[in-house]
Amino acid sequence: MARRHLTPQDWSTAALRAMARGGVAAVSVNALAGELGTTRGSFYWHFKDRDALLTAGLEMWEHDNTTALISELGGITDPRQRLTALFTAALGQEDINGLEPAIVAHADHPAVAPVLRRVTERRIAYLTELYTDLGLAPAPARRQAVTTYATYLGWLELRRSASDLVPEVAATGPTATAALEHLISELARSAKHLAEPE
Amino acid sequence: MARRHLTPQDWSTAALRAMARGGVAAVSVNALAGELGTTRGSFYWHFKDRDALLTAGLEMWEHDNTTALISELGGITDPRQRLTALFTAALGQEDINGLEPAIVAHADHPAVAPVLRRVTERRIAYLTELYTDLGLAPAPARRQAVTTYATYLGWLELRRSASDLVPEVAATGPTATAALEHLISELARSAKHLAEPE
DNA sequence: ATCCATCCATACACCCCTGTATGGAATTAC
DNA sequence: GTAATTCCATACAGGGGTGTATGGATGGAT
Repeated sequence: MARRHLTPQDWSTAALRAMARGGVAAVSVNALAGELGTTRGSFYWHFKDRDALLTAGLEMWEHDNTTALISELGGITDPRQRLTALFTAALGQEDINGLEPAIVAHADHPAVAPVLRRVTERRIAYLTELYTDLGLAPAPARRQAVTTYATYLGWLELRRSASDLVPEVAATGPTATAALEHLISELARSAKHLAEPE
Repeated sequence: MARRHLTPQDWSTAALRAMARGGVAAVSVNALAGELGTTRGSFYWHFKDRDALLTAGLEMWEHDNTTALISELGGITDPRQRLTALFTAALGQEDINGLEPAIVAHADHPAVAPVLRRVTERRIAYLTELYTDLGLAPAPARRQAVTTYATYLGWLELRRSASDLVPEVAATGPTATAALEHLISELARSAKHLAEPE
């Protein structure tokens, strides 16, 4: 603690946290400065303007949640294990709760659109490849990838909006762990079914 | 056209449209007045303040998208048909594109929280009941309901953020129809599997 | 110990929003 | 056709946000 100088990263993560709570509109330099215990003078030293902060934050999100994650999974050769590891990482513990739904909710925003586009495209492509490795033909693999990705997004959305009402989707706890394991095994079973129709 | 007097409903639907685009913050009396071709004077005649508009809009959404929908499906006795009809209605054509993700993104907002809570609870309960009718035991029925609902939410989220990139999730078109049919049949198959494990 | 670059605080002008007050137009009742 | 009611336009005060300008701390090099 008590690092005297704030870094652009500090502002970026604060921006993402604010965004997770109240959307793009909640990312106000005023509010963030208060939260970080500083003033707007600091901000305008590190960033050109508010838009630059949004972009920086979103690109940080893109890297941490997609680029870095995918490269980490590169080492795992068995596609089944890769799927498990992917979902465990993606759904197991979130860095900032509710960020993803907030980003999607502002899909049209000029700072959001390009990043979100890249992320969505890349993730679905990766999932499609994964299902292909599991033995699915291109078309079913793509369909399954889209469905799986939708389930992932909705899971996060449920967690954000009703994690008390639906404890299954919480980030931690025994109920959540059991539900997550069940979900992953069902996804694997589904893939097997689609690869080898009886 | 050219109805000289605006109704509260006009304002409510305009509010929901704005919310779908830019979240709660985009619901500005100023902007809506311009969009409706009137001034703020009209608004403050029909509504006490901005919060009243938010609440009215959200309650309209609650009724149209949950209460009315569920009661419409009451007539269908066969649970399999009911599931098909439910998903066809829920995913087939959206009244306001991207509204649902926007609402979830502001789950903490005082005007949003209670409505969203009721809607989520009711929908998951309805789905659980449906899966029970399909022959699942209470616990698996609940699990499947949560997963199915997550897929639904994510599907809408994908549609909002990347309907061009992922044509499968679009509201209309041949690709979308095929993908929707496939999704529904997979859900039914999954339910059957869970009801009668081999 | 001092200088220089880095970093932050404060003050200002400007814009957009909300909510209220009040006057005016449109519609209906009669 | 006029009066009353319903509905809308305009003007104002207040608050909060952005971005800029400028002066003051602070920390590292020497």
